[in-house]
Amino acid sequence: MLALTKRSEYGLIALVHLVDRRGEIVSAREIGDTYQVPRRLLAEVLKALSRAGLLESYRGATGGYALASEPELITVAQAVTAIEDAAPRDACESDIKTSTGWSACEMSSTCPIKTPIQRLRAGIWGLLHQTTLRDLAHPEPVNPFGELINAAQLQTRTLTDTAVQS
Amino acid sequence: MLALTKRSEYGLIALVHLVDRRGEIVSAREIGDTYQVPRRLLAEVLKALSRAGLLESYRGATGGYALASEPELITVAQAVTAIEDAAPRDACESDIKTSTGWSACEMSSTCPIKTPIQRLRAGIWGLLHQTTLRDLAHPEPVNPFGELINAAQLQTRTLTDTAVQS
DNA sequence: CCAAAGGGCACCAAAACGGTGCCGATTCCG
DNA sequence: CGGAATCGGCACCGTTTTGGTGCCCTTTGG
Repeated sequence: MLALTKRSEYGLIALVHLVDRRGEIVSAREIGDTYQVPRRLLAEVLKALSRAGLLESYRGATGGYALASEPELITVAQAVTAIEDAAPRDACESDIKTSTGWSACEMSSTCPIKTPIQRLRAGIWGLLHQTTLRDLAHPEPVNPFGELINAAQLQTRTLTDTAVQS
Repeated sequence: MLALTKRSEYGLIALVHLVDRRGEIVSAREIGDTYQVPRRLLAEVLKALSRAGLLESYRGATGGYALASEPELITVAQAVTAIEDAAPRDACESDIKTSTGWSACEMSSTCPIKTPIQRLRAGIWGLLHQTTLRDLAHPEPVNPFGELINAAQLQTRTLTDTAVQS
């Protein structure tokens, strides 16, 4: 409930690690060992990130993974949508595309918070969308406490805009 | 994964409904029937909100629920933490209070995104924390699309600040 | 050739989620 | 007074999601 899954956490850990090791090819084993994350599961996550195009994978004996692009171009939203198999959606927004248009949620006529909940979700995803790997990475030791999240101007976008599903 | 549970949705629906009916005492039945939400489950959610002090409950034949305070004083974060049984926390932040202080997550020494993930979570919860029932309610028909979420200046707070658990 | 890497697929146990049943305590209302 | 309707508490249950693993194949550097 409004928490990242372990998979996503592991994925973000790996991504940040790859930011630190930029230019190199890093194996899943190294990442798993470094952070004591189940190697096998981490591999699954890395595969997902790779399939989504966020990572480049290299096979063979000295294979591994590397960022597919610059840290500031990879957003948390991208990572999470890549790792979680589908774009997350609340029941309220489980609209389905039809030939004619969209069939909305059954409650849409009466539900008093359909739009507000969508705005909430949009806000959350806006946050994830604008947070890049560079924001997550810690180039410098980082102030122990009290940083600001540069979350100004979260715009309402339709989910389809933010869902950068492969 | 980063989605509200049905319980939370139902709770928010109910809360918004109670905003509309402010001053009155509204039964769980009415709300459930209005939005076609499983009455029994809704009742469970309302009990939780009541226990958390967000709602006042009245028993007896004409009993029901009413907001315990003004809509602008009830935040989505409060509602969600009340409905979801516990304050949500990522594995990363499962610190435990001890006699001496805090025992941090096992990975803390190595985990490269502990603080960043906390900031993410703090950002999300900041958003929920600053969104009140008045923001969710729809006094006017609401612009069909394109509203802004006033999510400027999400500040990093420690989870314990935002977790207003009963 | 072999070791070490990723790729694919299937599978599993445990937890979370969505939902329900039952019964007791209150309290209005006829 | 006697329902009837309400909230309160507790237990339960099936399904889905999560977290995690096993196995085997392909690729590839040394």
